[in-house]
Amino acid sequence: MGIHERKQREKQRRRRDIINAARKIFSVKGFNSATMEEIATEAELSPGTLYLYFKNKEELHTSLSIDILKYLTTQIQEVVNLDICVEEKMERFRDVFIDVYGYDASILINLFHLQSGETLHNLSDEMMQHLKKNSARAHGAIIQVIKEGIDKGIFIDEHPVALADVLWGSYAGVVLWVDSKKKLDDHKDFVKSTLTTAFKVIIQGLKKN
Amino acid sequence: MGIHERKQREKQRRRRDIINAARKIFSVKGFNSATMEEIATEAELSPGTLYLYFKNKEELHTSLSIDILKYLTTQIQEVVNLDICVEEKMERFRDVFIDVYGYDASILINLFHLQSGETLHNLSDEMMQHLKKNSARAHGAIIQVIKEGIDKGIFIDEHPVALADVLWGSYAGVVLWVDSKKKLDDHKDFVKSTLTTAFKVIIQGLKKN
Amino acid sequence: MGIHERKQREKQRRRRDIINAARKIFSVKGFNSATMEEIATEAELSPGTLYLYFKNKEELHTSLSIDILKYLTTQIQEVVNLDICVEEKMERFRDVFIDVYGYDASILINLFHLQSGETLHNLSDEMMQHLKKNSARAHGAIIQVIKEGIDKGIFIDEHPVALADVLWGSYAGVVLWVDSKKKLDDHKDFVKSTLTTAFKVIIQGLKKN
Amino acid sequence: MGIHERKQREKQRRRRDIINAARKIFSVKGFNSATMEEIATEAELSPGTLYLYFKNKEELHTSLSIDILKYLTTQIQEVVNLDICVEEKMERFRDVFIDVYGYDASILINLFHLQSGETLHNLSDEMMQHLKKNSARAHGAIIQVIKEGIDKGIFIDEHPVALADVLWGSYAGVVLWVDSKKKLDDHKDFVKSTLTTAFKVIIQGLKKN
DNA sequence: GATGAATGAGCATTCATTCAT
DNA sequence: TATGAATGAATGCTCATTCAT
Repeated sequence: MGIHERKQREKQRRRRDIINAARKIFSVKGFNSATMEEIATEAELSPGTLYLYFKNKEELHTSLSIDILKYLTTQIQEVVNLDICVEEKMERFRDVFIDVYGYDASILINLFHLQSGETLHNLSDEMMQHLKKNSARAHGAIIQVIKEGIDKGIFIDEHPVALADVLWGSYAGVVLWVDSKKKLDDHKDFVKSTLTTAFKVIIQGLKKN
Repeated sequence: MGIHERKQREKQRRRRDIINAARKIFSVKGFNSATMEEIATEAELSPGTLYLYFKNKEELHTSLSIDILKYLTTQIQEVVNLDICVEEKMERFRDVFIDVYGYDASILINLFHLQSGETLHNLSDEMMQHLKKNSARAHGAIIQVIKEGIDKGIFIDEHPVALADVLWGSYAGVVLWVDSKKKLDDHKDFVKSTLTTAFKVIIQGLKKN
Repeated sequence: MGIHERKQREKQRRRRDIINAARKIFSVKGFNSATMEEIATEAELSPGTLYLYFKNKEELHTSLSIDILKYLTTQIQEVVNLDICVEEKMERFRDVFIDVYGYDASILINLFHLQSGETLHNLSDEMMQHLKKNSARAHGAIIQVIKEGIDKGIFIDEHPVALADVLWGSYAGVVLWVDSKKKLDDHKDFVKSTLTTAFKVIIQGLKKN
Repeated sequence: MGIHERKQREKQRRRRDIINAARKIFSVKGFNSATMEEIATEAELSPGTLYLYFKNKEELHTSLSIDILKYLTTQIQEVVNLDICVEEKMERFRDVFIDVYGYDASILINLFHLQSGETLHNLSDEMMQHLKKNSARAHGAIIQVIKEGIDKGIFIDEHPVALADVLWGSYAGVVLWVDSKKKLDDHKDFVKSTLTTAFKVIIQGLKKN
């Protein structure tokens, strides 16, 4: 292993440390209450170092969401490429969505807030492109399956983009809503079961008859 | 009209001025970027005056959401009390939701962010109670209709609360998602049509077979 | 009683109400934490009315101290005019001082802070003169007795003004110090006994031999 | 000198800069009128930097007093440990007190106001402990000498704590009172002579006969 | 005279970001 | 590269005071 390679690896490790620390702090405190110093302390680094890896606080925050969005997108695309019927693909989507929620609920919620939230002012164009590109990819994959369902006469005759919006929006909304109820009522484990119900409803609702 | 009455009316007008100014500023800038001074300027008042009508920034922001939540709740309850069948009630819900979205999209979105967002620290107990009470009322009314549907053998046999969560979450999520897409893509008028599609899917999905 | 007279009396009553309310609020909260609105509420008046009777917050506060200073001065002067020996006069001073502390400790302490404290910026010249005049009067009376003691060969040969400063300063300091200890240690009744001890020491210390 | 050592020294210097600036500003303006920005400007630092060294305005203010209280306490304790008679110790106390007044009158006055003034709300427990501990130490040393005097039959038979209160209170009171007179009358140098007189009186007053 | 709604200057404190070492 | 001390702009909120009624 060359010295250059080792440095690259080291750099990646640092970046990962920061991301993990940020995930932890943002999850507990939310974007505004979290401070860069806390994150630095958690990562056992100095505040200045964070800025060697991320342009600013907003970009650090967003990069968490982009990571999970990439993961989600990959999973969805894998489902699309499987040689199974549309209905099974939809059920796989459900599993993927539930799996991702289980993987890191707080960052997923970040993502949804990000997609629907206050304008991002300090985000670099590069970051913005990443976000949009991955978002479009995931959405595109979903649209593809829905189109397939429509073409095969399984799904109702609506604009596939609109149906994909319904699917994605419902997913995001149910996650946001049920997750916040979870906090209030202190029931710990009904998010997944409600998500399952949600997909049961949605999938059935998409079908003809 | 007595002098007292006139003063009350004047006070209400002021309050309304502030709320309108706040609505405008919060819509454009979001909660964090908006400043009390901006809102005061917009309302043609001094910053201090805002605090005669609202305890703090957070409470001013929340009161916008509470207003629309109350309106939404009232509309939903009216539907529940109508002497029509469950399926028609569900369709009326759709109309109410779409109507409320049309009435004031930005505040409705505030509300959803509020319900799913970072903890509210500076909210008075009174405000918190208002929020919870109205939220519970709207949700309760929806649950009631869903129960009715289950009892009559029209809807699938799932826990009615879970189904109501699905309905509410999907509505909120589709609004958030589609509204944000609207901004990005600059398509202006497909929110309503996507909401219509969403309800079509959901309502059909709730039904047995 | 003429109408003018009645008005004057009414005015005095108002003034008294405000002073009593201010005394109460300042005692509990201290100068800075007390607000004019609180005082107005306590006096069952509106904030604006306070300004008809007192130029500003500082002047209201000071007028409390001046009142007690006037009372103290009167008492001291009465002692001076009594036809008793110097030593008895000193003991009467002690009684007066203890009496005034008992009468309204918090305002007396205000007075001492006022005399030794931060510069008074908003005080009208008139108020300043009142304060200085009464202060000088009380001090003058004490000096007079001390001079008498020196002349009669009872007290030590020091500058009478310096001795009066010692007496006054010690009184004020012991009150401030012991009163604050009272709060901390929650002993309720040893201020008077410590004051008695203080005067015993001072009076003996003033004597020759 | 190691790099760490140099940094520590640098840090101490900064702290000292801030304290000096604060001393100056607080002396001129008093606690409430002084602003953190003024102090920062005086120290040729930015406002934020002050908060790296002191938790808040109140703690900065108090730390001035604590410094001088520590110094005073040390001096007093040294006197106590000397191998001299009680009467000489009392005279040494006098010298210490006069010395400390000469060292930094304005901060000494801060200290007395602090000990007798409005409750301190923003003070950290640590700071409060420092204050109380040093206060108790100084007072304890004084009590010890007074006890010794009583035991040896030199001082009057009163509770030693009460006598110490008289001594301390008189000292503080005379300083406050004479110092404020100095300002008013613009006599510059009679504080020390009055303090000397005060101690002469007090010491003689403490003695039997 | 009395009111009390409105004012708006004023300030402590925070924290993302920088840069000399 | 990494540091972390220093920065300083930014802002919510208070409250003494005013003045139209």
